[in-house]
Amino acid sequence: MKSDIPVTSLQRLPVYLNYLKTLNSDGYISSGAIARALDMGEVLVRKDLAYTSAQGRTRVGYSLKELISAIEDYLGCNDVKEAVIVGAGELGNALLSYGGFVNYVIELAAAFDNDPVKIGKEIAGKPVYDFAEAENVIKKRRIKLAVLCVPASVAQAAADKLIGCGVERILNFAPVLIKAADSV
Amino acid sequence: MKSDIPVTSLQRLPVYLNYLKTLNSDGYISSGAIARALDMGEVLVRKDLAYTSAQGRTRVGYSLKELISAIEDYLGCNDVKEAVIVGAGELGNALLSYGGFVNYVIELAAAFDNDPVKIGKEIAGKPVYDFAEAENVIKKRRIKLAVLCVPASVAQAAADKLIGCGVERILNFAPVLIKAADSV
DNA sequence: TTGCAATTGATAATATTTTCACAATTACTC
DNA sequence: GAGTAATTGTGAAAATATTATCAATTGCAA
Repeated sequence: MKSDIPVTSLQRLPVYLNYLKTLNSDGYISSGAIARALDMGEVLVRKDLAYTSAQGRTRVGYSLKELISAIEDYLGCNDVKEAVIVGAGELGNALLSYGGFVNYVIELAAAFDNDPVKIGKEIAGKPVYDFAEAENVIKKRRIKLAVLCVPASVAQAAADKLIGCGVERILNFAPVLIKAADSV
Repeated sequence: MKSDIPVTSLQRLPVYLNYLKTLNSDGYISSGAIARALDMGEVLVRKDLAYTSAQGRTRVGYSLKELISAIEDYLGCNDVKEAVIVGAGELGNALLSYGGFVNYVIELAAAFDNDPVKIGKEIAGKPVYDFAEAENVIKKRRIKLAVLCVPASVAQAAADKLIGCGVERILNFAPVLIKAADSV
């Protein structure tokens, strides 16, 4: 069933989700209101939301709480709670300390690097492990999301290894294109 | 003329550009080779490239150098050399030091913040100015690209101000959606 | 309670984007 | 020099995605 949603709709769902969360309210919202806020067609919004299990009430709109849950369920976000950072350089470092992820209900569990100086230390309270141990940690904690902050030259290799460990989503901050199966 | 390129093509052009640059060679490349590397249809690649001024040679392909220039010209990248970072917190800080931008031929000129402790200092050799001075600096140096690394709560206001100063592109690292005119 | 206006959900029409098919060109091999 | 295979560029067809339209529902106000 997820296969016949337009990919463009799938790309828009996280946008709705993000917007709805900023509303921070308990009430109802109509497709028209979402459309105006995001500058889109209101029918398009309804179509997109219809792919999730969300149901609107005539003359009222969608329950904000239910809508958020429906989108999260559909996107499978609920499974993605813990993430790891790969590459504890400048950028990885900053992301570890950066508070921005809390908005996405993502918790950074650990970082990996292969610099012996960094391994074993903690950054922002999170342990830094040897990348060679990544498989153990990732499999044991069933981590599905990795944030890639490594140099371009090793990005593909790192991505391949992560996928091999069972990672399903990769947020790529390296300045190269990564090839992966469609499911990732 | 730029108006009747499919928006999806426009989104793909930077992908091609990035891939072509990783090749780091002087020769020729065919649309088929690009398509295979990026896992796309080869006709699609040709159609996309046709929107730029790039011309391929039958039985040879596109000159890598010319193709890169053509895409850059088309995207107007050549004008975007200098960028500023807005928000010198953890993330802005890291990006200032991060080497990844060199792949995009972007040079970070300065950072802005409104924390008096940071203003006047240098981070990674780049000056940190008061955000109130942003207009002066941006207009004087005709900066068109800004990287937004501020908390969600002030992101929209900062973006509005930047646009008012003449910034044409904003790379948004803040965890919210920013509204802006289509041209930005 | 009646009428009105807002809103969803669905179907049909339109627009956009991608793929197919193929002619034209040209490097390369024999 | 002739034949072959690779490659571009393009017009037509197919597939996708968006917008328009409208019936059905229902909260709200008089």
